[in-house]
Amino acid sequence: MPPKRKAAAQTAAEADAEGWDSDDMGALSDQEMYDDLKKNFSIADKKRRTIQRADAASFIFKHDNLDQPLKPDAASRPLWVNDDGKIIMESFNPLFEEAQDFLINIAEPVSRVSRMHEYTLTLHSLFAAVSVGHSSKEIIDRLERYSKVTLGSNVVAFIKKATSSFGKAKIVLKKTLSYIESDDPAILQRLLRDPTVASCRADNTDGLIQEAAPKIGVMAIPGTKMAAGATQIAQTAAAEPQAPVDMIASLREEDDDEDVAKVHSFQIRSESREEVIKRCQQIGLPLTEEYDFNNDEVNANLDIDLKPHAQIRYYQEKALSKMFSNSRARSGIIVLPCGAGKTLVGITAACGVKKSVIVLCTSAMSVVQWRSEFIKWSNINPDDIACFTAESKAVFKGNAGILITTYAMITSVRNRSYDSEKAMDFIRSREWGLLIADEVHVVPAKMFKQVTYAVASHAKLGLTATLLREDDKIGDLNFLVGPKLYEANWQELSEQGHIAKVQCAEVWCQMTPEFYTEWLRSPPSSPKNDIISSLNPNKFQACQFLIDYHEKRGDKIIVFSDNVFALQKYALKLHKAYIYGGTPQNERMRILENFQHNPEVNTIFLSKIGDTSLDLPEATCLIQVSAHYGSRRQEAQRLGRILRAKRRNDEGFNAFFYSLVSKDTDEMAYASRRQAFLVDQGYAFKVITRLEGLNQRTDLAFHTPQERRELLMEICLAKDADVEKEKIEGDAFGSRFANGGRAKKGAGARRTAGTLSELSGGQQMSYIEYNKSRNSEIKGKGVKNAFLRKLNSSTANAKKKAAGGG
DNA sequence: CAGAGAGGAA
DNA sequence: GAAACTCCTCTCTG
Repeated sequence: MPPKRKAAAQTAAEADAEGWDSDDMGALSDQEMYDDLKKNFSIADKKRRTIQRADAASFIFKHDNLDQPLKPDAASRPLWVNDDGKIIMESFNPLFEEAQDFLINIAEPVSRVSRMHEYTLTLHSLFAAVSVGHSSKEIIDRLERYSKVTLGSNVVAFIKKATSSFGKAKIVLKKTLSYIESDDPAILQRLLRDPTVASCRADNTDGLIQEAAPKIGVMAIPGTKMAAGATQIAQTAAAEPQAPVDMIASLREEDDDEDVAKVHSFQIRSESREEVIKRCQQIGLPLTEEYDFNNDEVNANLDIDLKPHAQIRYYQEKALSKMFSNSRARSGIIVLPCGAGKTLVGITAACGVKKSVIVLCTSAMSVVQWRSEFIKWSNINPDDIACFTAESKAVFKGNAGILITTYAMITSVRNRSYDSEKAMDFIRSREWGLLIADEVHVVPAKMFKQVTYAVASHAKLGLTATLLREDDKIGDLNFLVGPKLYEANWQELSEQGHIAKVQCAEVWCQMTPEFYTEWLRSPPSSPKNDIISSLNPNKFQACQFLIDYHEKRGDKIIVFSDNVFALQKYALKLHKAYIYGGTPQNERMRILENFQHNPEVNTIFLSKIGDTSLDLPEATCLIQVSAHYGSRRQEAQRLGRILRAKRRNDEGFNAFFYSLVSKDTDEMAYASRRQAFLVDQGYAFKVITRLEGLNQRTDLAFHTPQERRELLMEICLAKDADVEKEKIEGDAFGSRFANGGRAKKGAGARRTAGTLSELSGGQQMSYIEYNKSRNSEIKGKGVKNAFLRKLNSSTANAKKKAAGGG
């Protein structure tokens, strides 16, 4: 305790010396303050996580302030503010809209189901609030106004503490190097006394660098009703002259002697950015990262503007106004559901900054898409867009331009080809105005973290539909990219017709006795078990039934199966096209094209390739037969596949999302975990235990016990063969495939399938037939099955039609 | 264009 | 709770 006290006293003394209100910092050291905050405010979070599993409701009643008396007019106020920072809001309250607009700025949405929304105040959310222009006082006053109960002292103290220290230091980029900058040298001295920060310092001088401070201007977001946007922002600025939008300016007023026009800085190593940002936040001096692009004379301007027809939707505007509020570009993350126009947000941001932009995507395919979207929505000269992928190593010729590439390209640790190395040098050697990170939720992966160090960018914009990971790395994004600036409310968007309305259902399928016996016999959550529950004949029939039903309604249907074995079984048995990782590129294209244009092809089967990496045409119905454990992201991503349906504005139009679940298996538990995110977004999952009319059908697959037994046998043969094959390979081909790794397994599986069909004999006709087509497909040559032939000819027809018509 | 090698997701 | 496992990407090489 004594050393701590000493430290605290020192800090307080320093604070006094530096002319701050020592009350602001309390009697606590930075570390203590942080610990204190964490203690009080992360409890709720932990509780929620642990308790939620046992009981859906009890966590709500822990740690609350139920003993607080309601204000007399509580009924007209929309929300409760809990002393731990949790906020519960009624969505039916007249003040809801107004309160929601405010809450989204200052708190994290946790759950937005139909009647009640839950938010929580966090350090990050409050930092973001301040950086967007809310003052500590305004936050407290407005919360008090909306709250049915008087704000607790904890919450008030938390808000004050979190917001008071904000905006005093910035992280900036000069000549591709990172600097910590402040108007007040004492702040920097204070940061440098922190061992972590000090260890990240790059320049060896003792003193600080001094420069003249830049001016602040006003900007409009392009694509919004330009003028209107500009005046609005100007008005906001005028209406709240002392709002911390001008934190820097107001600080300057405080020590308004001769230091007025000076900023001070020291340099840090680029690779330590994350660490420094994190540390500064921990010690209560969060760094703002803003790019004053209007006054950037060093980097060339890029000639880019939105085309006149590009109209920004209101929520896109809202999101962008967060990013650009004080005429600077602020780093952060924008969360929009798929189909809500993330790309356009990115492009608009690029048009706002008008400097060189680098776009990072997860796949080479979306690189191409980004490029074409840029050309579609903006007047950019196509020569100024360069794609850097395995295929094209172009860089732009001018001084400024847009470079679109993949994460893998930037982070590749292996030796590069000559061209690739040259392009990388180009990327590393220059300053980027804006870095757009598409699918930003992948960035926290160890490898991808590097991109934020390797690419020197003044501002970073992260885009994603699902800010979710099943590991605990999602918080790293706060330091790697920035805080979450905006998160759209899915339900709201679908009510307004920006994305489709979706009916979600979980279909419970009873296991057949044989399948269940076999399921029980194999070890829990083994691959074989997965397949058994995915290929449960009852599920298969339910799937077939639903496909029939929806094809008759004129829906376009996508069926997802994570398990490739099951996928192929389903698709071949039902004579549908399917795509998985091993499907060659041109075949993928052909199938997707047919799905899109050919009225005969209304259903396709996809492995998890369809989650992210395919540019799927519009579909209106989605059936999930097997999935990856409890991945909420996958569920959300899949749902997203039907949100962009063009028919969404038709009267009473609904898209459908079915999860087929085998009863009494692991799938049940996984399904409910998977749905958690969507439920929080306000989707209601209906449970269907019986499909009307299914039992009357005799034409469905696996109708007879004989067929079902055969299916089960195939599964067992295939799976047990897998196990066997591993052994055999270990012996006979051990040396040959010794270093083969994954490739070995793939090759092995194919070969074994071939042998098996011979082994299994004549009574397994269907099996042989399947295997042939499967192999031919995998090899991409040999005899095509009837369906593929048909598909080919229909492609030809479609092409003829297109040629004839156009 | 196949195969190798490396990485991610969960 | 960790670790295996599968599936799928990417890039570079021959």
